[in-house]
Amino acid sequence: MADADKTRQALLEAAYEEIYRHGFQAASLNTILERTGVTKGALYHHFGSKQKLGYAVIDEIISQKLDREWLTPIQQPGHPIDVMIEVIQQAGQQITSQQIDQGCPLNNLAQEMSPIDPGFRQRIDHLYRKWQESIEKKLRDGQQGGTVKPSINPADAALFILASLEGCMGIAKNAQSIDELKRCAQGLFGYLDSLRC
Amino acid sequence: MADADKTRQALLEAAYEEIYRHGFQAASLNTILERTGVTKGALYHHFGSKQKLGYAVIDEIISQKLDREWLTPIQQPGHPIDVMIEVIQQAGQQITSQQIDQGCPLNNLAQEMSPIDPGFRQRIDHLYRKWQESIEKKLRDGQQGGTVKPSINPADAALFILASLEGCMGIAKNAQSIDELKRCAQGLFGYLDSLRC
DNA sequence: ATGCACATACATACTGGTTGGTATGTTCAT
DNA sequence: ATGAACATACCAACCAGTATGTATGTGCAT
Repeated sequence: MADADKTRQALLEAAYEEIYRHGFQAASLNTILERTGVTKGALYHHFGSKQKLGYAVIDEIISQKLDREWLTPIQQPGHPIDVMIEVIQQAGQQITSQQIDQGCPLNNLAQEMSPIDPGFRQRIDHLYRKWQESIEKKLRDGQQGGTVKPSINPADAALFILASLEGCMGIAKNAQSIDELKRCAQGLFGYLDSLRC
Repeated sequence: MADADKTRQALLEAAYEEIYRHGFQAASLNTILERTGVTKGALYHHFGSKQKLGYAVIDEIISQKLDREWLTPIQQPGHPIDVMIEVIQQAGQQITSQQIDQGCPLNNLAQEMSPIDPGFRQRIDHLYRKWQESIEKKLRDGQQGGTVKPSINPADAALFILASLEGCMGIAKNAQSIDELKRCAQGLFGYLDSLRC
């Protein structure tokens, strides 16, 4: 059934948009149905509850976005620090002024849902862990290649890089300012430079 | 009317707790009324709407907490980098395992409300700006006293310090791990150390 | 090849509960 | 007696979820 898959996918994408805009709890199933033209019966056929729909959005939509926009680019060959700075700058240049004040989809869900729903928390944690490991791997490669300081702990550094990246996006989201995002990222670049050999 | 002020204050504090736990949109006025024993008439007498109640929570409760726990401690005399590390460590030690997965009240509201309510955004931005300026002032003092590198831009560095501080708390909130908070903070301390003369 | 059994993929209409907000009434101090 | 400080009762809107019905296949025995 190609139609069924199309319906499911349409629901997932509309749900992602609605959740990204309003958060999970304030996301309205009726709005998702209006946007897709799908009926409530179909939604509850494909996903058994609002919660499971939210889980699927993380597992399928956000997870793919993370792979495409961060994990894969980070693993490209080159000097680890240069590559990471490049990837972050690339992301910063592609960002629209509309996106800046909506922030990072993963972080939004993390801040809203992790204290109140273990299922969300675990799924988000899994993605954060993959993200961190991707950075960690790149740093470790750099240490072996002699381009990253051997004295640093790659796991700890990766954790801080990820945290401050999310922090920068969070601050810029509230300020609604791409300029503030770039100023903030300069601080992160300074830290990254300090990891060079 | 001492009673009226007491009622108002009780509402503010209960509202703060409820909002901290569930976010603003999911915060229930009825729950706040149950917890305080105040009636809906009284609430709508003191605050004209849920929105204005939220504004008052930022302006009065969260603003005070920020002053008490961060702005004032940062301004204490001493080596700027040492003082900041001390203040952050102090905050980290006082944190309970219950508080860690609730995160920073200000950041929670920022991520949830800034894209959808300009009134919230401006108020939160005002507090962030004060926070940043507090750090910036301390860095500038250090530059004049010869303990902080003159080459850095205090405003930019303060912005990044604030962002990565919020980032660390956000990551630790999702991981629900004080250990992860401390590992993450080590990265921030490394950055702070790099600002020394 | 045809007809019955069954499942998938929806569609429609409804329910019980909760929400923020309000209209109206009362108490009490000045 | 006038306004501040409530109290009570109510409302329309919205919410997630469900019960029921139906149309379209799909597998399989005959």
